[in-house]
Amino acid sequence: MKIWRVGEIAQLTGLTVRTLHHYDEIGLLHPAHTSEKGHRLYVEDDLQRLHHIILLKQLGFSLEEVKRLMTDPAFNPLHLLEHQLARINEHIQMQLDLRDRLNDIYSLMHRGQPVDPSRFMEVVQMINISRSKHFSREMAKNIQRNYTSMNSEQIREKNEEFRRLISGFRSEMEKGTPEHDPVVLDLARRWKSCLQDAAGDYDQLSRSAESYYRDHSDQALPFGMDGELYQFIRKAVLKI
Amino acid sequence: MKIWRVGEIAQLTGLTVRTLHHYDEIGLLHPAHTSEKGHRLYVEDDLQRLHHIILLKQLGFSLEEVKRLMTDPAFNPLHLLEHQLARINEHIQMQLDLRDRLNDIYSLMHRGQPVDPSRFMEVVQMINISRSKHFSREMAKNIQRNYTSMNSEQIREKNEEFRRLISGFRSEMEKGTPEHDPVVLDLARRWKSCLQDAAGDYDQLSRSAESYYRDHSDQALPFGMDGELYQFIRKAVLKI
DNA sequence: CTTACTTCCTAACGTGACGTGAGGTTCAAG
DNA sequence: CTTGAACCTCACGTCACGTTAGGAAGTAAG
Repeated sequence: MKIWRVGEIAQLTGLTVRTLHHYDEIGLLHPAHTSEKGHRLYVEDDLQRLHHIILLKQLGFSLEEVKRLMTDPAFNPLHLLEHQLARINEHIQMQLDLRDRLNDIYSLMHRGQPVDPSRFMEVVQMINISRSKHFSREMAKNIQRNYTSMNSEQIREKNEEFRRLISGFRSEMEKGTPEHDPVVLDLARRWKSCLQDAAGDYDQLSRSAESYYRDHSDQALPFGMDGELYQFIRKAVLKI
Repeated sequence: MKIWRVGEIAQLTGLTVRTLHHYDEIGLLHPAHTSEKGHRLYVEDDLQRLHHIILLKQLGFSLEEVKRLMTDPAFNPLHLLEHQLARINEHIQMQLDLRDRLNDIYSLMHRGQPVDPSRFMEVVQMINISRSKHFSREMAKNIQRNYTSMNSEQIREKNEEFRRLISGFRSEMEKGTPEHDPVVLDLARRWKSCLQDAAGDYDQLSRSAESYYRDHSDQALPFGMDGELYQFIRKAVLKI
């Protein structure tokens, strides 16, 4: 009957001694024997059990789940498998989506102007909005293409115009100016052409934007936009 | 100049108050002002910064990385992006592989005999070995097909035979019996036919197995197999 | 002004799966 | 008998917060 000490088990399995201590602590694997001086002594069965633990861990189960799987005979592995598959599929979807976004950002940054922090945040913001579920693939591509075609001076100018328009709308809205007022209509015309420049198709963009703002109506949005203000702008644009 | 309290910020951003406390603690976002009684008071700029933090977090960066990205102007976002892409790609690969294995296990269990724990571990073990890099896709499919075609009685029998053979080889090896001894040659013949049953093509299987045992030569393997014993068996089989 | 309710504060522990010491004991070899 | 390796038990650190606990401040109504 061969007996192993903790360091040998560690070598055989590729785990660390600390890990084996941990498994002992949480009751996942108590060695069969303990020497009178407290040294852990493992036997064949322990090693086998440990291999099973390692396999299950590699499948992504938590130590708690591994424990239940191995000790509770009534525990249903099939159910756990389904659960795990669902978890992992969802996870994979998120990771793939994330990768796409990172890739977009990377390629926009890479062939763009020198890396300055504020521009980086702009790109990140743009990608995150255009990649949200409210915008179609085509629209996202459009926006990105237009963005890349501009140099930093043009982008700065565009952002300024955007900011001006929004604060213009906001002050009129707070003054109570009606949407059909010439001042507001002028803002609306500039607004529409500004967005048309940026995204190509205003109507489609506005549908996407509306859905976006509906989803985020209670949140503060970039440039000081919010749901209420967007409604004001929308009505004004319809009056043109 | 609008000022927000911590609860309002939480609502606007969808974070919790505790999270904002945390960001304050670690110096990621100190609110612009603090009331004389210690209440946190945020201004527009803080909100903007917070939005940036949220975006970067969604891209999978740690709070530490976010902090560096936002405060250290010399910090290179491109480099970090590359790093992050590499990380995520690796991660995705692992997850996809894991999903495949889980799916294999699931379908084997699902259409198999009633779920008993020891059989579950067998399946897991089998899938994990056959899916390791040493085995070809085709070989893995072979092994799995053969496995599903057996009922639990046959599987038990097979495992027993396997165990008997291995312990037979081991005792001969430890006695110092040479590989060309008739007793060993008989074991070798049974060994070969046993594996041929299980995997179809013995030569291909043995190449895979050899590569597998080379990789795990210093580890204890299922059924009490190890690298040294495998070499003994291999030589014996060649003598047939 | 009191009461009651909400929001805010700090402080401290918990999560998961260990890593990383500190400080001391035991084992195996020379 | 002495060394050095391996072992032991605490116990704190990781990461991004969640979750009480206990109390102070702010706000609205009576």
